[in-house]
Amino acid sequence: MVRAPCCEKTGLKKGPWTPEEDQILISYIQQYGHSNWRALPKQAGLLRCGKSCRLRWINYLRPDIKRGNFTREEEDTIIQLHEMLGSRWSAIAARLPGRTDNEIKNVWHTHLKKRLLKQNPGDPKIKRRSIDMSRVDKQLKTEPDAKLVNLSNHTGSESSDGLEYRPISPQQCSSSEISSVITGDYANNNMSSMKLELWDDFPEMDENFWSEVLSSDQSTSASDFPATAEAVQFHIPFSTLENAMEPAAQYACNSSMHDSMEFWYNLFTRAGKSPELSEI
DNA sequence: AACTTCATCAACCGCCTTACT
DNA sequence: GAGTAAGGCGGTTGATGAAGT
Repeated sequence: MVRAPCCEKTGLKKGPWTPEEDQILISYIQQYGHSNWRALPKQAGLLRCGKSCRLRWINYLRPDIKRGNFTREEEDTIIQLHEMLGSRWSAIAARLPGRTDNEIKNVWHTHLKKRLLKQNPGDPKIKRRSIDMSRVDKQLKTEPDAKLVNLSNHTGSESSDGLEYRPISPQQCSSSEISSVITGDYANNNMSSMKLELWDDFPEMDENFWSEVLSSDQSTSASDFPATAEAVQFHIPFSTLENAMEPAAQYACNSSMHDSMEFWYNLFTRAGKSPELSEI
């Protein structure tokens, strides 16, 4: 079935908005709100489609928009959040009051990427920080009982995303090689759609959960996590875990071995689970 | 001064998700 | 549960102005 177009294109204006159009949109929304974007342009007397009106309001006309250059602090926050969340611009924007996802996306592509490359020339993680889950999925399907291991820190080998994942059997694991290990029964899960599972009673992993995990990670003292631990394994029974694995895995894989393990430790602790640590 | 290249950013496009019937 | 409409998101485009030749 062919999807209906989002709006009737014929006779509708495209391109930059005029001050007059802006004024009409602002006045209408101030008076009636924007409960129905599709109906709004017709009711307001604008020759635009609803999507265009929505975008104009969200990205430019909203009264709480912060205009002007990004501060160094804001830029650092974006870099941090991008490392943690990837290209989830709306999620990043939610943590930067007054900034829009579009604006942040533009700043990332025009300034921050260059800044990072200057600071870390040749850093493969800047080129691509997201894990290619489809590739991981393929690997795991060929050997469902295998463990997923990031070996790049130790072998020096790099794939397109700068990390190497390969399913290995438990016998192949040695403490000097492993930075993070995720175990589980992948056989019946579709990794590429990120439908994984933790315990049934695992708390909901919303934005607050992750910020708490990450902030507790930064402040974890040696007494919270064994500072001398060099090789531990967290057994994670997967059941339902949507979107959560990606930021966790990204963080873990971009960190040092100890930081990575500390992260998982904090994740478990924050979730009210006793981390199951075992020597490998 | 004329032309080209580069940088910026508003806006669009198409896909996905969610809500509703 | 299926179909549809609308909202939302991320990737991309293209107009514009600045900088370089």
